[in-house]
Formats: sequence, structure tokens, C-alpha cells
Amino acid sequence: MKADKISEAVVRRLPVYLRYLNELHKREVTTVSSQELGQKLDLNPAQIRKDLAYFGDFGRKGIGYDVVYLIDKIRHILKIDQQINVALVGAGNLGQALSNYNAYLKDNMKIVAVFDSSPAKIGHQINTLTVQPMDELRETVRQLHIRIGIITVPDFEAQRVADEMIESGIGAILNFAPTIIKAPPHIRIHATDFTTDLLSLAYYLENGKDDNENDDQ
Amino acid sequence: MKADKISEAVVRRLPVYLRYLNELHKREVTTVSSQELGQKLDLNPAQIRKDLAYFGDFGRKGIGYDVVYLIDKIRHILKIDQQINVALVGAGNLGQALSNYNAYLKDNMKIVAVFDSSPAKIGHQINTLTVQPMDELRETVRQLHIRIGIITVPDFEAQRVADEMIESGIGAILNFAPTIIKAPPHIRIHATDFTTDLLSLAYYLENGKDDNENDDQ
DNA sequence: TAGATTGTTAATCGATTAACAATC
DNA sequence: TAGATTGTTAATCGATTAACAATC
Repeated sequence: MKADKISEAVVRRLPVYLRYLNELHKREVTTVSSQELGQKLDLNPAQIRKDLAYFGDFGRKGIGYDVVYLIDKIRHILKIDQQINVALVGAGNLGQALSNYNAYLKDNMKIVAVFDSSPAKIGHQINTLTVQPMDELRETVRQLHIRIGIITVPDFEAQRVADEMIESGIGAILNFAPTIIKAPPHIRIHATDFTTDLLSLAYYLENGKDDNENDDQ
Repeated sequence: MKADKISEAVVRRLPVYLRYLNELHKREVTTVSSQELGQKLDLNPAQIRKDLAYFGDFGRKGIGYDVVYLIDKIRHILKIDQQINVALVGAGNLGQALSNYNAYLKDNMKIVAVFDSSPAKIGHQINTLTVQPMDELRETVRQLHIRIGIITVPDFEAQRVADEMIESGIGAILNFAPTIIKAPPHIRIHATDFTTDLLSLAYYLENGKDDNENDDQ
């Protein structure tokens, strides 16, 4: 296939494929079919084939996909065949927790700097990193070629931090604060909100004991 | 409108509406239009009206929506007009960070118990909660009427923990481990995966310096 | 050759957006 | 009455799934 603009849904599945492919590789499996991938990842095999076909002909008819080859291809598509440096702003509990994921992010992504605006936090050590003051953001982003920012500050600070990140030249932001961040269209923003996730789960609970509803199941 | 089955996309927007409505209420705003909501939340006003109309006629033509009334309605729809108790399994950094969100979850959702399988963690204090051993899960779920579980254990333990939660009578799970959890269809599982979010962001970076691609923009 | 599995087209399904009559 | 805004239908858009020829 090739070309066409790729939908966000497709892009978000690529890391999921990659994760399972890495696991297969570790288990020394060399080949995998869309059928098996689909079963393991709860996805339709046709969808997986279509997703991959957007980027090239990676499989072999009658055989399936070569695990190592596909890993390489997906890493290239995601642009993680080069190291991508990440800055995290907000050295609270969540920020500290995420810093520990560096080990998981072995795929050439790395949190290389942590910032906070609170004097109480500055200078503290988080793993191998020292919490830096916000006014060093710009210079550090430049020096370390940081391209992605993670926001783990309280909601009322999130927009300001995003603005500073963008000012500093960061190209994409992962926002954990429960607020909608506005940014120019060339800056990519993904939001992930724990409270929203949790509240929406409640909707699907079957009705509790003290209950006399019967509208939606 | 009423009836029809409600799509997941709609349900996931309800907590977003609720969050902003709460903010409006705090600012003593009494009425809001779908237009203003849409602008603030980066959503299409028609979509907002349609979302809400699935559940009833909450607005007034020519006027908009009454903030307090709509808050009440959404809380009822999400079933958080009763308190919903939550258990968290995995008292690592992420688990501890999430426990601190109790303050944010004022909408009648509360993490009321924390578990871990590691003897080193059991007995530790996290805010007001004491980390309990896994074999107390079942009994605690029953006693405290816990209905939602949060999984913050390493990936290789996630499926087992989910199974135990389901065994214990938990009806919905929020999974932070980077693995696909299998469960019977009546158990709702939402996944939220930091590494997947971050890797997919890289795709959208404009091409870096050392680069000679020009296929996708 | 027979069996398996891809890449791709066509069919289906679902979600978003536009438009507008109803009405406050 | 004039202006604003809902609720809802119809139009559009996009994503998923089924089906199958191509081929390893």
C-alpha cells in the first residue's frame, strides 16, 4: 500500500505490536502470523495486516512476518531507531514513578532530565538524575536535544509548563495533568488522565445492591 | 433520545465534561452552552449535545445547560452518586503515586485498600492506608464492597492479579501494566500504558537533524 | 501439489459533524 | 419579537472486518 495519511489509531497500535514482537524475539521465535498476533493482542488479524501494509510489504505470503525484521521496521517507523531524549517536568510522586520506567523504555527512548518549580524539590536525586529548576529547561533541551516532554505537574500549572516546553523547542508532549492543553497544530499532545479513566470505568459496573435502576445495563 | 447502547467514546467524554462543570461551579457559573464547552474542551458542540442527549433532555433551548443540574445528572450516569470503593494492587512507585489521587477523586470514588505480594512492602504505610498481603484481597473486597481494581504490578504478574481480583468479585479493572489482560466479557478492563503512549508520540516528531527520509510527514 | 497466510479491495459498521426545526 | 441554543435527523467521514486472489 504505502502513502495515505496514517490514522492515530494505527500509530497507537504499533508500540503494542512492538512490545509483543520483542517478547517473541526473547523467546527466540523467528516468525509470527497476523492470526497469532491478533489472538494474543485481542485484535482482528485483518486489521493488523492492514496496519502494517500502510508502511510496506513486511510479510511473506504463506509464511507470516519475520520477527526481527518487523521489529526493525516498526522501530524505524516510530523513529525510535535513533535515541529520543525526553524531559519530565513535575518531580512529584507520579513524576518519580515515571522516571523509573527508563528501564522499560529500552527502545531508544530515555528520560534524561527532570525539572520542578518548587525550591524544595530542586537538587533532589531521582535515580541518576538531579531535579533542575525550570529556568534551566530551555538550555538543557537544547544541549541534550530533548524532543519530547512529559508533564506531571498539578493541573493549574500544566498549560504554563507546556508553553515553556514548546518555547524551548520540544515537539511533542505527554500530559498527565487533568486539563486540556492548547498548543499550535505542529505540536503533538497526548493526554492520559488517571481520574478520567477511573470515573469512566464506574459506568460499566453492574448495578450495586442498593439500587433500583434498570435503564442501561 | 434515550436508550440505544452507548459507545465507549461517549462514556469516556463524560468525566471530561464533569471535570470542567465542577470548575465552572466553583467559579459560580450557573449556565453553560455546548458551544462554550466545546471551545474549552476542544470538542465539537454538536457532539457534546448528542452525547448528553443519549441520557436525557438536560438542556434548555435558547439557554444552555444548568451547571449544577448537569453535574448531578452526569454523576448519576457514571454511578458515582454513590461511593465506589477501589483497591490498588502493586505498592511500587506508580501505585504510591496513584494513591495520592484520592484527593482528586472527590467524586465519591476512593482507593480504600492497597495490596502487594512482596513481604518487604507489606505493613508499609501509604498515606492513611497500610499495605496488605495478597491473601487478604478477597476478604477485604467483600468487607469494604470494593468494586474496582487498579493493577500497578510488573507485567508478568498482571494477569494473575487480575484473575484474583475477578475471583474476589471485582467488576472492573484499570490496568497500568504493559500487557493485555484476558477476562470474561462481563468484567470491564481499561488499559493505560505509559510506554505505549510515549512510543507512539515519537512517530509525530518532525524529522531530526541526521535524517534523509521524506515518506511520511 | 496442498496448505497457509499475506496484501488489498469491497462491505460493513460506527462515530463525527452539519443543518435546522423547535422553543426558551 | 429577535436572538440564542437545544435535540435530532441526515450527511459525511473514517475505521474495522470480511473475503479472496496472489503466492510462498
